[in-house]
Amino acid sequence: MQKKYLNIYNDLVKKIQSNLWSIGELLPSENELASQYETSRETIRKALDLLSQNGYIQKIQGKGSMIIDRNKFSFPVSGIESFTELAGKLELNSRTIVHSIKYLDPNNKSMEFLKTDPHDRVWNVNRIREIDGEKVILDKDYFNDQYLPLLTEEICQGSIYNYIENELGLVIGFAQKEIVVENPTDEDRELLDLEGFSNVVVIRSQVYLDDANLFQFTESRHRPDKFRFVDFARRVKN
Amino acid sequence: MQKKYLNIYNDLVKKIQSNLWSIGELLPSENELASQYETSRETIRKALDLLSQNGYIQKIQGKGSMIIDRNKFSFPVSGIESFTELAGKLELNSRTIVHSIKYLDPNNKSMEFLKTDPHDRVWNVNRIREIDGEKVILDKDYFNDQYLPLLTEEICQGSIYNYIENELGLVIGFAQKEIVVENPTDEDRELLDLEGFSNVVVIRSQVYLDDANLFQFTESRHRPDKFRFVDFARRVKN
DNA sequence: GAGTGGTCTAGACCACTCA
DNA sequence: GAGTGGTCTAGACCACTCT
Repeated sequence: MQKKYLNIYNDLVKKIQSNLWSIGELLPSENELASQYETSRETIRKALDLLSQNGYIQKIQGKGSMIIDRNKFSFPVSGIESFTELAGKLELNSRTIVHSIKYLDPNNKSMEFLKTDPHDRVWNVNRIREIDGEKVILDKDYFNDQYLPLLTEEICQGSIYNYIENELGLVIGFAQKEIVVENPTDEDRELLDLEGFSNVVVIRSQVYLDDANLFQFTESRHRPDKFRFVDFARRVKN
Repeated sequence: MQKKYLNIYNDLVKKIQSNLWSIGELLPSENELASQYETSRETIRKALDLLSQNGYIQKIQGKGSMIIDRNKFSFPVSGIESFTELAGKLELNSRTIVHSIKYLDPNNKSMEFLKTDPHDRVWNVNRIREIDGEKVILDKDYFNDQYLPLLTEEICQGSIYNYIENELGLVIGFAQKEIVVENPTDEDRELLDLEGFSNVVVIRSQVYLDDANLFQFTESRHRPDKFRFVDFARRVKN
């Protein structure tokens, strides 16, 4: 950690989370923060932009930076987040069952678009998420093995993202996500405790690395009563 | 339009949309853009940050700014978007039926949190969205009448957002949104063509103005087969 | 009018990629 | 090593809010 604006951002997040300022209060002005942190105003502004993007403050011209209530819908899951991050945050009584880890049948052309090279193979990992003893989420992940050469049950048991980012040093750049409601497949009925629910919520994502290469395709199939998506959106300035 | 970086952003969006560069190609370097647009590099960087946030480019250190495929899931609906914006974009054969416009019963305390002042009243607008002749979405909106004193059937028939932003000059700051799946209410069954679907997808949002005041609460209730949410997420830099 | 955030500049140095 | 984006600075002027 040597980036000043990130240090300042993290420091301010800590202070906000410790309720140093209450909701509706104004942060010290940018000039004041600049002298407090012994830096330039532009650097402070970068830190404040991060706070704003992440829903901690709303900047109001002529007034200041106001602390806003980030938890109106109890927790924010904006952006890219994995099941284990989520489970940890919610302190769910949860368990992951690794159902299968295999290379995709080379005759199966459905995941061709994941390959950067014709010789690449595609991992297919199916995991079942159990919450409070009920099997409610089926995660089907597909990875290009060029980026993920080794994939063990142990890695899949934990957070694959953790492994990718901390062990392999790959950095996630961006993701495109789609949420729709569908009829359960035979596989859903077999692997999940659907209990008469006639729909599943399907989240499909494509995850790209820092260098804009497509890295992963995921299908996360949820029993509808165990699905919840929370989003924080900021209107693009005009 | 006098903000340089916004002009440059809009100009670059236009160029990207006209396929001046194809996917995977690099934009001219920041220094080159700076001399092309006769401005400083920081101003170019602001324009590029906007492109990046909106999913047009991925910046790669040491290489350049790469054009990415913004339309993998056909269209991005990140952020705050209204039904009429969406319908226009998709060219849906759609119709809006204004079912009711009324002040909320003062004895109904459920929307108390919308009021900034005890004397404020709360508008309640119910609209039904018909697509291809089927009633598939029920939008229930609640507004504080301090910001929206007048609400006619004509306004509700079009885009309320349009009216708010262009006629009243209010600016939306941010929104918090929740998506869950629920059982249909009697009202859903009465007003929508549910056709045996046993679930509805409910999107609840709280919309805040530029000055961080809570302005609107919305419940948008969708028949599950007519629901789709698309999101573009960027990993927060670390 | 004093103080706030918003925009813009010109320059510096660093970290990274690629030939 | 040349060229790219990433960070940081110090200063200027503008637009806005509040009293």
